Amino acid sequence: MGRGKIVIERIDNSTSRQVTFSKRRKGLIKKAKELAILCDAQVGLLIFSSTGKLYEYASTSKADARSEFNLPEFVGYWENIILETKGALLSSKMIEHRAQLAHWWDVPSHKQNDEVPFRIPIIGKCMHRIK
Amino acid sequence: MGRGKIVIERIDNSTSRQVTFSKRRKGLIKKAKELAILCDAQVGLLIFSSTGKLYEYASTSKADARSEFNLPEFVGYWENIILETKGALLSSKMIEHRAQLAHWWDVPSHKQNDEVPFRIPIIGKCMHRIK
DNA sequence: AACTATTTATAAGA
DNA sequence: TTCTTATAAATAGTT
Repeated sequence: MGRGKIVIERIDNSTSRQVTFSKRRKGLIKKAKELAILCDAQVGLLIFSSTGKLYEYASTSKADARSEFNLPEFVGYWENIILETKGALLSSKMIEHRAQLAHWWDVPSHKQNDEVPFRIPIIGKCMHRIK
Repeated sequence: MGRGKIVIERIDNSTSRQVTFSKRRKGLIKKAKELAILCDAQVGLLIFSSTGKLYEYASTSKADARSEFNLPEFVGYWENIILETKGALLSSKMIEHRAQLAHWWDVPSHKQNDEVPFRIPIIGKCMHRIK
């Protein structure tokens, strides 16, 4: 979809790779949102850049089906599973390890609880801390 | 991208919604794969249809950086977090509850451990079991 | 960061 | 439902 056709393989040039990442990440998240809305689906998307930055999207949960079906027990159970799944998707071990990772590089303490974006330390940057 | 322009809002007609879901789900997964390959990113994608069927994609983990950086401890730690994140994404509470849910409708026992696709019971189908 | 020539995705129709 | 095709949308290469 551009001036030329491309082959799907790792882009060697670091600058082009970053530009393409930025463009396509935006496009992918847009399409995830569209699918969720158009088709009443639930979509969760996690993208880690090669430098370890996390981008994510999760559609909101669907309308409460409780009143329509009058099945409080089962529907409640079903909804909880959806919510727990979404929770697992959003939080994941990444967030769980935030505090632990923060100590490897300098994250201002007031930023350690921000959820998005979450930057994993670039390996090279951490080398001197391990030596 | 078609014969006419559309507005992004829930498609009312059930048949068109299903057709669109099928087309766009395929397109979204294709683009997720392309992003992962082109940009050396890690991508996880979970899609639940409105009928509760799960589709998923997760890029494979990147090449082992251990030898390149010679940082066994830190890289090992970092990789484990990636793996745990991916595990959380792939398995999630959905899979965890598979056996428990299976008892609400008829899942042949030899199919209860299949990972994909995983079908959540349609609420209507389960009503008589609760009564 | 914008632009635009092309490719790609897909809405509607068969 | 599967295939076709006109058109909208995404984006590769350029400025």
